[in-house]
Amino acid sequence: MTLHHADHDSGRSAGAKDEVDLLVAAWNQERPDLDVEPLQVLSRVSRLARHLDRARRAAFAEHDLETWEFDVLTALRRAGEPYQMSPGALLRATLVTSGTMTNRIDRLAAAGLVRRRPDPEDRRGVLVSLTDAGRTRVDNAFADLLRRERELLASLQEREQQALSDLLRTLLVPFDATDTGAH
Amino acid sequence: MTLHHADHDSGRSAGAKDEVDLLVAAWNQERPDLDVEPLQVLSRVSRLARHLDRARRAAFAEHDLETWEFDVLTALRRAGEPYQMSPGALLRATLVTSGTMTNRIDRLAAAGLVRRRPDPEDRRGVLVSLTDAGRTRVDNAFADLLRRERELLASLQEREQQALSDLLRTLLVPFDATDTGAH
DNA sequence: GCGAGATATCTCGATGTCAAGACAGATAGA
DNA sequence: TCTATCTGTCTTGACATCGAGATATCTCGC
Repeated sequence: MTLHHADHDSGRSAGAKDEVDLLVAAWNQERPDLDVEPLQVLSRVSRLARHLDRARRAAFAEHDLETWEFDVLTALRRAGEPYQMSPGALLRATLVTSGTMTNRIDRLAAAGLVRRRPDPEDRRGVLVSLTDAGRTRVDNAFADLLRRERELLASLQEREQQALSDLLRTLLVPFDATDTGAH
Repeated sequence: MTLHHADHDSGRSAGAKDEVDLLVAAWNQERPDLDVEPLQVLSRVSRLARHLDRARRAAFAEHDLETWEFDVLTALRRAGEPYQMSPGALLRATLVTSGTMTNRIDRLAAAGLVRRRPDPEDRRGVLVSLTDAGRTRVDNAFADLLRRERELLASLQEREQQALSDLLRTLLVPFDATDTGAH
């Protein structure tokens, strides 16, 4: 595929190419009238997230956890003693719908990783808390996850990592600000 | 809300905080023994991807397209005349399994956006091609998507966008290199 | 107190995906 | 040519998710 060899060669195309470079080249070939530069950032974000999901799944598998289980358990773990949250708080933390959260809690409770009990202060409500088994499991899985994620980032120097997270934060802030998390 | 223009003089936390900052703070509280810096980058990637999915869904809805439909149609569109690919090539391009691709092609064909015909050169094979309706639809949706994505990136200067895409590419290259895309 | 509306959780049906395997056709070595 | 293996696509069953709606309870103004 002959490269479109676009204008801004100044900084780009220094090191290796990834699949998004090919994607952009293909679009420049087919739709030279469009400026597809946004894909350089946003397509990479999506693709990287996809790869991360797979990597995480592999990491969790060694601890007999699914990704969704890990998400719920870490939310509880982060809450601190007594590792207890309402289903509503959990669904806001994990960005899923209420039906999904009910289902997740059911299965986590069946697996003995969380406990469900009525909220003494609100009879509509329920409180979900981590069991000892759940806490141990999530702590081990989380330490393992961090180990692996550190490796994924090893190709970036510390200052590059910080630059990257700052840039990503800038993109993220508008979403976090408006997201009311209603489900 | 103070603008993004983060003067990270003394390090982090100069401008606005996002939810990942809160996440990291919570972990530092609960597990001060762990270095959770990898989350600064990777958690943001995942969360941003999630928000992007939603934004895209909204964009495509105006063109009566689902995200998965768009993914398949753009793969065909990028292939160039005669906008034709095998199911196998499509599933490698979109990172789904063969069962999923069969299902997708069925529905796209039912919607009149693609056509399926036997491959004259390999009687096991099938060729999927874009109909005129499919091509028009995807072209409109793609132009709209780019418009919206450009807005999402408006908070970054051009050189920042480039820095961001370069950093992301560095993380992505190892995945793209090893990913054989077999399904 | 009372009633309207908000809130918390659960139920249910539809859907898109994956994983495993079935199957026909292609390919290459003996 | 025969046979074993590989390849490309489709089928099937299980499953997590969503969205809409049901139910119970709380809250607040009157």
